[in-house]
Amino acid sequence: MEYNFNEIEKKWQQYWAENKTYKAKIDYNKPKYYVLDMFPYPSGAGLHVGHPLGYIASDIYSRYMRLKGYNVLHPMGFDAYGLPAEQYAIQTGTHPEITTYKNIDRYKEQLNKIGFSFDWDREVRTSDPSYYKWIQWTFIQLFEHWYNNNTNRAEHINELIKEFETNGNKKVQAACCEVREFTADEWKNLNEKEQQEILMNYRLAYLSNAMVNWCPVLGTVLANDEVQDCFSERGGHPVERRLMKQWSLRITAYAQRLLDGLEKINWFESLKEMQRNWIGRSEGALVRFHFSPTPSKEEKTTPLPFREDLKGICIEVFTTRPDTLWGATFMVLAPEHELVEKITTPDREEKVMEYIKWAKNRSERERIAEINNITGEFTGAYSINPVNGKEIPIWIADYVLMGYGTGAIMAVPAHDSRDFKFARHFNIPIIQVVVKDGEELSDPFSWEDSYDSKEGKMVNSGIINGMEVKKAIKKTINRIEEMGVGYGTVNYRLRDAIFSRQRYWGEPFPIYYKNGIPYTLDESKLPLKLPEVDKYLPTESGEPPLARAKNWVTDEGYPLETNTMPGFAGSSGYYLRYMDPHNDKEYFSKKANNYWRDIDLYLGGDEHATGHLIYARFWNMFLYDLGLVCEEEPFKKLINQGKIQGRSSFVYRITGTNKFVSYNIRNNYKTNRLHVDINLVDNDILNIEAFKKWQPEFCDAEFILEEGKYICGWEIEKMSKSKHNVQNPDDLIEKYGADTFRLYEMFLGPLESHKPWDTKGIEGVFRFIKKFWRLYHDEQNNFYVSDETPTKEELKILHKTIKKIQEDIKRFSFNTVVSTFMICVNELTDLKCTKKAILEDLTVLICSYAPHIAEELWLLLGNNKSITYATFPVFNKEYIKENTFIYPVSFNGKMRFKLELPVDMPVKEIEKLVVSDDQAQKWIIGKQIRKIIIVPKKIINIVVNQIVVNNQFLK
RNA sequence: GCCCAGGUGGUGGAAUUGGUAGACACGUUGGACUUAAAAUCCAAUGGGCAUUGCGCCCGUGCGGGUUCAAGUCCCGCCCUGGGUACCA
Repeated sequence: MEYNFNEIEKKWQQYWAENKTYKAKIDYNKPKYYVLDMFPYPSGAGLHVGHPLGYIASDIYSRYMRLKGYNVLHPMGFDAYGLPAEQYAIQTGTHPEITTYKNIDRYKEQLNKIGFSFDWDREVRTSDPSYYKWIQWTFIQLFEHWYNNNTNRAEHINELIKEFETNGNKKVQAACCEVREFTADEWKNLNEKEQQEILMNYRLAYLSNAMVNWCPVLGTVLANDEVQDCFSERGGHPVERRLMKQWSLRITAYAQRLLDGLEKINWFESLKEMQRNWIGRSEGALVRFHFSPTPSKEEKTTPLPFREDLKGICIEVFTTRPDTLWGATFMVLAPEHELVEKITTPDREEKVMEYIKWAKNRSERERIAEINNITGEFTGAYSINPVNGKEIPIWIADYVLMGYGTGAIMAVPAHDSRDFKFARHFNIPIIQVVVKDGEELSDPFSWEDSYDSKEGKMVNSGIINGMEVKKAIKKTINRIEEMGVGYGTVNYRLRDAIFSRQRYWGEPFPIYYKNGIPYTLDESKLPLKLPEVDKYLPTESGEPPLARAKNWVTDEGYPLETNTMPGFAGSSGYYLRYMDPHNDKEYFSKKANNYWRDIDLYLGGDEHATGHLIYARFWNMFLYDLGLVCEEEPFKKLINQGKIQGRSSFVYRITGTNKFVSYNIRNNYKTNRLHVDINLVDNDILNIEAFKKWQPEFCDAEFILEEGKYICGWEIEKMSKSKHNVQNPDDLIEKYGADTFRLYEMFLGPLESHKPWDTKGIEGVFRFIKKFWRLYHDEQNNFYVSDETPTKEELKILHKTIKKIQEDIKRFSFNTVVSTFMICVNELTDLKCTKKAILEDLTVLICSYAPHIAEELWLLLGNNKSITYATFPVFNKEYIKENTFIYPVSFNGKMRFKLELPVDMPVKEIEKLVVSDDQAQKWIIGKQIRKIIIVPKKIINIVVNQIVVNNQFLK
């Protein structure tokens, strides 16, 4: 039979679906293995060749683990909420659900053609009420819990209320917003609203003011990447930064655990490093700077933190370098700092206000990135440096951000490069307080940059003079604690996650308002379904789209929340739902979670390194605190697959004409470069006739050819419609089959690296698969295998292959596995091997890569069950034993010839043999042997000196 | 700006722990088969010099360094990609 992939693939895809071959069930007799891909957002453009890269890799791994005897859970679902569908809805009026479901159908159809071993019975869609019910449920839990820093876990808010009723909040150590101290009696005397307001400061899901990009014309909040230079990307309307009431999740409560948890998981070190930097733990001190004139002694010694009456008379700063306090010569507040207005002197007001107006709307990224654009204004106010009593000026500048630390810094220009630039620019004194080891005190005005290192000794620093930096930091913290002007503390860069979106297409919050106080819906009311609206736009008064819904109130008539949840709500805990996707009583059962536990292998793009992967870990940790999940870390092993980039083709039109000039002679003309559809180009040669028909404007185009051909230029770019370089898998599968497609995607290169897509190479893989098929067939294309005993040589090839494949799969090097198959098939073909004993094992080896052809051959080999649950061949090292090793012999590190020697030959003997070898003489004569390095079964290197001495003598 | 990753022939890539740079493919060239094409098979293929005797020199983004030995380790730079908190 001819290799008919269309028929074979259709047949087996149907077989797998009908027999539910990949359905996963709890089976206590087998070890579990959970392989997951980050689920896709189903975009309107359908799947392109970049999407399946990770899915193919995870599918290969899943199939491999099944062969190794594991009970594999390998599900797939859809991240169904997203802006594109909403945008489309705004433009066309089509309900985003219709668009999304249509796209999902297309995705599934495309995915199924590739032959994935997904358990589709477990599919989840985030926009499905039966799924988002549990997101809403989790939100309620977050609302009803607070983080106890004493027990280091989330606890129910009722426990906190009890504590308030007995002791007030004096003993409470919580991850919370600023709360003033109160007693039990005070608490009891508060009314409902006041109590709720206090509790809001403790909840893990809480309402607070957050800075957002508000676009008044569009009446909505925009994402950072929808804003360009203070204008909306769509429409170019002005955007301002504005405080708005937003739901947030108190992820910062988990900062330390998120950091510590990284030690327990098997991720790339670089990825962990990114998360560490994102969490950004820094140890230091909080220091209070009072305003001039100096406050009374009493005020100074009042203990921190958070005394309302202290506010307005001191500025709190966080510093990682309290040792440099003596070198603090000015302070800088973020322009949006609430004290700025209070402290600015009348003569400065105009300039300061102008600056604030300008700085406020700049994006954070600009503010941090523009390191050489130094701006700021003096407020006219001074504060007192608490350690030496000196007056220092208070400035505002946009390089200080409100969102980090306290929104204010003490500036130490001698030892911080940003402060240094600022001081230079505005002529503020610079005092050196740290001297590098082995250097002398010098005049900072002669410096080119600050000295930021934590190495050295203190100078000009009162009581800490002469101390090493590390010791000085400790001493200073003690000192400021004694003085009551600060304390040692840890700060994190991580910020709480804003959880409100002013959009339609997202999960509604299970929240209603009574007298303006938010309350959660009763669990029995879940899911709170997304209501119908007449338009997907904000209301005229700027309220979110849900405000358009009729009767968007509870049964009692209380108004429901009109914000919806963000994209990461649905994607933070979806992997848990796959464990028990049809459970309508709970998020997932204890039984299912205890069995499947965590994800053994998680694959996805590295763009999720600090977004999804932090939120999901947080989500999981919270559920862990609630006792719902048994593993604190959800993703044991994680791999980032690279992106596939497009390879664009270009034609060169002579400017102002309809004449096109071939690539290598284009420089003789003045040309414009145009993207051309990659389907019209083969091996960089343009199909001129097809090009003329492509677009009407080219129908009478003329061409200047080289050697009778039109050669196109090319470039690697993002794959996108507008660049005409999108390749979808369907056409390729049609032409070469899914097995070839799967192998080719793996063959492209290492899974983790970004690589350009080029269909040229697929022919080679297709040739390979046909050659593989021919191994099992005679010259008339009839299936034929023999029962003869395999030769030593054949067994060696097979076992060499088994070994290499196992090693490579273990390190997720799928591309080299494909090469290994090619080498194996080439070698077996050369030997004209037809032995069933060899070919049957080879079928199993390849079945996780090319499952359709493997199933077909498996059947022809006489098996009556799917190859899915076959056993992976066992490697036997006896078959690949070698008696000799071919040593590369180098002289001074350069390989000159090869020498075959027995593997067990002692080093001494090799040494003797190699110097007396004929081939070696040429390199030895006239030189002196300095050293001979022999690494058994690796290399021989002979070091000779370069100087020619007496030939006679050397002989 | 900051954090992370990457840079090897004409192309995709291999070289797993510092030990033969370029496996395996694509492409190209030449050849076989064929009326022809497709398919298939064979050979050559990093650059340069030399050439029928082999051979020799250079070569992994750039500049230094460590080492018997560096694509791999260290220092400094250049370029590309991702993230930078509401794209997914």
